[in-house]
Amino acid sequence: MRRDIFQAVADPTRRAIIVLIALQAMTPNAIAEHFDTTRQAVSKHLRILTECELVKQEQQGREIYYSLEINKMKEIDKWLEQFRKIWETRFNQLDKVLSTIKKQKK
Amino acid sequence: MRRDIFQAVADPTRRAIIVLIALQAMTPNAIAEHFDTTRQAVSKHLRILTECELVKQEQQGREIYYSLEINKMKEIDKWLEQFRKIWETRFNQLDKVLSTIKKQKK
DNA sequence: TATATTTGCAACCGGTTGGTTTCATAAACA
DNA sequence: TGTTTATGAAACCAACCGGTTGCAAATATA
Repeated sequence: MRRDIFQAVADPTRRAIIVLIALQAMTPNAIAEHFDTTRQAVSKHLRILTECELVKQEQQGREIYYSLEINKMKEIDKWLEQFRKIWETRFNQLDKVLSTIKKQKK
Repeated sequence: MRRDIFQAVADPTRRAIIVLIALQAMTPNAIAEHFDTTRQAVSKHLRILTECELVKQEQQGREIYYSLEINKMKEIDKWLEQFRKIWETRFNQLDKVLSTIKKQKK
């Protein structure tokens, strides 16, 4: 069972759930109302999100509130870091080219 | 056929390919040498990456050089933007709490 | 021209995925 | 206590995924 954050985020429904609970905790029932699937399917998604620690639960009576572990999202950001370096360099190089053209026009 | 950048990046081999060709273009054969799979499997991954425009090809005789479409990677960054806002806010709030504690100590 | 090299594509296969229906459990409430 | 409500887990299923082998096409080379 491969279960990492990238695989978790690959599913569009799971991405929508993540966005939904990013700002406020919600129960599975409340979450399911936002989608065109059964509550059980949402429950499965929540299990996957919980397994890779993207989501935390808080029991409140018979209700369970799910909310986003925002810090875990930084792992994606961390992986992107290496590419951010590249595209910033590329941008600077483009900048150089543009200023060279500008100089030549003068 | 669901084919978006998040699904493309979900597979660890594809992520490794992306990193590999981020800085220099490579042929499928050269890429395959870095992995414990057949050239055809790599070819399949390259097809998926091409389909969601994460990768571009450049034919050179009978060889095809694949390189990363670095700009496409920004789409992930764009999606992360909304969470970045949240975790920066949380950090600032934590900062406030810390400075409050500091003041109380005084 | 005959042969070797580089590549993509089709067919197949076992495991995974995302969904459903059904059921069990625990808390709230009449 | 019996019923309703909220939830997770199990069993099942069709579709998909990542891998393989085999083959065809195009280019380079003898």
